[in-house]
Amino acid sequence: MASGELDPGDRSPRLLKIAEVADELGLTTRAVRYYEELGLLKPAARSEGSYRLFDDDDLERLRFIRGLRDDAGFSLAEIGRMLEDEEARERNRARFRTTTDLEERRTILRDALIRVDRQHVSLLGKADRIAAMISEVESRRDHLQRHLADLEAGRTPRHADPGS
Amino acid sequence: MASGELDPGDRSPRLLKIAEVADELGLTTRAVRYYEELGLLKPAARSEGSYRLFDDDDLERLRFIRGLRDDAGFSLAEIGRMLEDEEARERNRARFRTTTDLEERRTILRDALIRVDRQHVSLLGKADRIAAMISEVESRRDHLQRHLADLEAGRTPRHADPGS
DNA sequence: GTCAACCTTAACGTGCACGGCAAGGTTTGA
DNA sequence: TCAAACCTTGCCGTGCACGTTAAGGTTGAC
Repeated sequence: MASGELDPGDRSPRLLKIAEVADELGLTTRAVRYYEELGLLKPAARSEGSYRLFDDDDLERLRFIRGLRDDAGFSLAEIGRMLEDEEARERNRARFRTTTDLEERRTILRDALIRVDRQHVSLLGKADRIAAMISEVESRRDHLQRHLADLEAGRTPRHADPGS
Repeated sequence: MASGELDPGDRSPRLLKIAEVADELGLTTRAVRYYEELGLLKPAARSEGSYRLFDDDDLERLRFIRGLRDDAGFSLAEIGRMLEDEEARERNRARFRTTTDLEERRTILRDALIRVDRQHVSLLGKADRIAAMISEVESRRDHLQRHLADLEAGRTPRHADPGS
């Protein structure tokens, strides 16, 4: 292979510069640097001239951050705590692979489960409360639709009121 | 009935002062005033000495605001837009009650439906994205739990790894 | 009436999540 | 090799959502 630029078995050692990352994820370079400042992220590498270089895991992580921020509305501080849990999980993975002691493995797994459960509960709480608001809105919608159907059918509704 | 403090047929004409409202809803008085500043809310009345006085509708409205802010993570600007829709809906209710023209009633109802649908879609979008994050977390959880069950049963897992 | 506990407006302060420079170093294509 | 286009750190600025303080007016129990 001449210069190794398109090896099909290549484990995508493609590293992106900050603007490419930001562009890809719909963030700004400033935001990405800010997340690093806060310790939410550490780019895979730096170039010779200290340019930040990001790999696929970094992109994953940034997507996760963006999701928690935009979709779930968590603060960067909360996200930070979640990611610390993720990191503890990663460290556990490493320890897990290097031990053969069954009891230690059980401990590591139980620990990981607790951490994942925390994120789970956190998200379920959000989901529940949003679901409650949705059903509230839906009941208003249904109410309106019944009235409208009554009118369309030429019927006189039992009580005329588009709200409630 | 002596002093009318517990008339069962009473339409609760009880008006609350700002600290009572804040206390009831877990907000601060500053926040409530700020929401009024932004036009999200207008207290039902003012006392002789211009104390703000809130009625049950105001409390409802504040609960809605709090829900959209805390649970759904909307900005106060977005909430403002939603509440403008609510107000248009209220105006429509008034118009609806004073008209007998069926065509106008249909128009008002359809308008109200569109507004409610906008809130609906907005919330469903949030719910979807959160659901996606939840199932991501759940699959990690399940994975962990299978490994743990394997270990508890003394079996050797097919691949030892506490991560995703 | 009077006093503590509440309220008012007005104003400035604060934490978060970046935005937007400046002053310089790095990459890269022609 | 050299200029345009990128990147770096550093630092001050900004919008949002309030917190806090100041200076005073209002309420309600005594």
